[in-house]
Amino acid sequence: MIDLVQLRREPDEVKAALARRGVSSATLDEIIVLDVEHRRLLQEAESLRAEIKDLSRQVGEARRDQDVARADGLSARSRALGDDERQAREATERVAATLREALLLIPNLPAPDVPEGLDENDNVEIDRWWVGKDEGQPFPEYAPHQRVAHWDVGKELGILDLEAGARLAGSMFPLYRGAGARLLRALGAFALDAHLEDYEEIRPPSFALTETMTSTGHLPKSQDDMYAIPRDDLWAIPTAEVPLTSMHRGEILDEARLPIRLTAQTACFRREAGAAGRDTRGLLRVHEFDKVELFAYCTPEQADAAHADILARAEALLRSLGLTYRLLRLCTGDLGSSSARTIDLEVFSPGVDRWLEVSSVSWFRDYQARRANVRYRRSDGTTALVHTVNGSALAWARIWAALVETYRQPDGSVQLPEVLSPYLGGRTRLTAKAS
RNA sequence: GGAGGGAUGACAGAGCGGCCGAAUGUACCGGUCUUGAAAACCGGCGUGGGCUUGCCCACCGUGGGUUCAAAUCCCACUCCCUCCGCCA
Repeated sequence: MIDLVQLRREPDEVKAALARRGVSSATLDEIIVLDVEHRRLLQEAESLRAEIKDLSRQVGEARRDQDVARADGLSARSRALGDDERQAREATERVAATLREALLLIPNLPAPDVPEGLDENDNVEIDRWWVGKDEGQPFPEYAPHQRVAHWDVGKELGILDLEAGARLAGSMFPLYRGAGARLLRALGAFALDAHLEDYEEIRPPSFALTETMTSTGHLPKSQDDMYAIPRDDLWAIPTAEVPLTSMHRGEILDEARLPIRLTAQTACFRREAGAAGRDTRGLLRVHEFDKVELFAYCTPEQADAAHADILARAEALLRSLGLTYRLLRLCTGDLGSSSARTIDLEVFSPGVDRWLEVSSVSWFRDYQARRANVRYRRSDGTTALVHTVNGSALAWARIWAALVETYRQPDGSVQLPEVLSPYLGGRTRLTAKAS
């Protein structure tokens, strides 16, 4: 949620920032009108309330003085005011609810360094890395045996069974088997171990209440992209960002505790409602995937460093897995609604010959903290909203795809990088079962 | 799923329908004292909102209700604890 006080004080600046993301100034003017109206009604209701409280106090005094006539007179006046007060209060609440609904749909202000653009085609590539780059070698040439899509590799080696997944839950719900399933488990353990020193490991619930989903900005805006369990007012989480952002909901944190850095691996559920038919083969886009998330609650001053740390960790994992990747600065048109700044990491997957998004590292300023009401107490005793930052490190389905494609050998086997060896019981070579 | 108990400020814990935004203790902050610390003593010490910055309003798990007036009475719900049932 954007800062209403800021909108009140500097409407032109807020309008200019949000115009970059296509929010019309008329939309913001409506909010300003609602805000003025809300405060007018609030004052009206509150002064009536004050009057009733004062009269009631006098009734009490009159009763104590045994002055029945005076007490009856006062309480009759107060009773009459009660009807007006109720009406004023109800009107105030109606406007407040409308204001809140409107405010929940307003996206975050983009940071000044977010490039202008309409969609993902306007994202700006800021870096690219591959094995050997640091030693001066050119961008890798991928051999024909690496130019096989992971769904074919998976079938050949018996480690991915998309038909079985579809039988259970419909298409785009993958089923991994044997060494393929183990590889997934290895990746999660490998990443969590890498972060463990500085990030507390959390295992949150996989479902969240509507309120929890609203805190991050996933509701009400992206309803159609979420799996819902209406009977229990629950939603399947699309990312661990959802539970982690609400972990300290409503709390005032000690400044000394910040930054609070958390990591969690969870299943992530996405309906992908708007993406029907696009890039949906194999593991390119799936309804459920595992992801390790890095998250921090921090002060505004700490936010840049926290963001940079998460980005560096995601990069470090990709490098140690020996995967080619690039960094994209998301443009205004592709930026998530809650984010002020996002850097995406995309891995190059030679079999499908595409760059696949495997991480999104974002700074939310106080946008989510305002929705979740997470504050901290500064050394001067005042309170302020925290900043939240998060990023994936990493999303495993697409990493799985990139690994089996990148490391496919001429004989059809897959030789996984040595760093995974301890997590695979030493079995880094995936071969077709003799059947 | 059934029965009972509970939910009040950072924590503990009081609170006959009016003088309760709330006793008291602890913690915390400032001061006196002290070479320093502790102790003792004095003072301060919740959050949010509105505007005429001095005042007003809201908040005692949540939502309703009764009343001139609700932390206090009534109803529903949520969560926690204990016991029973079921269960990985």
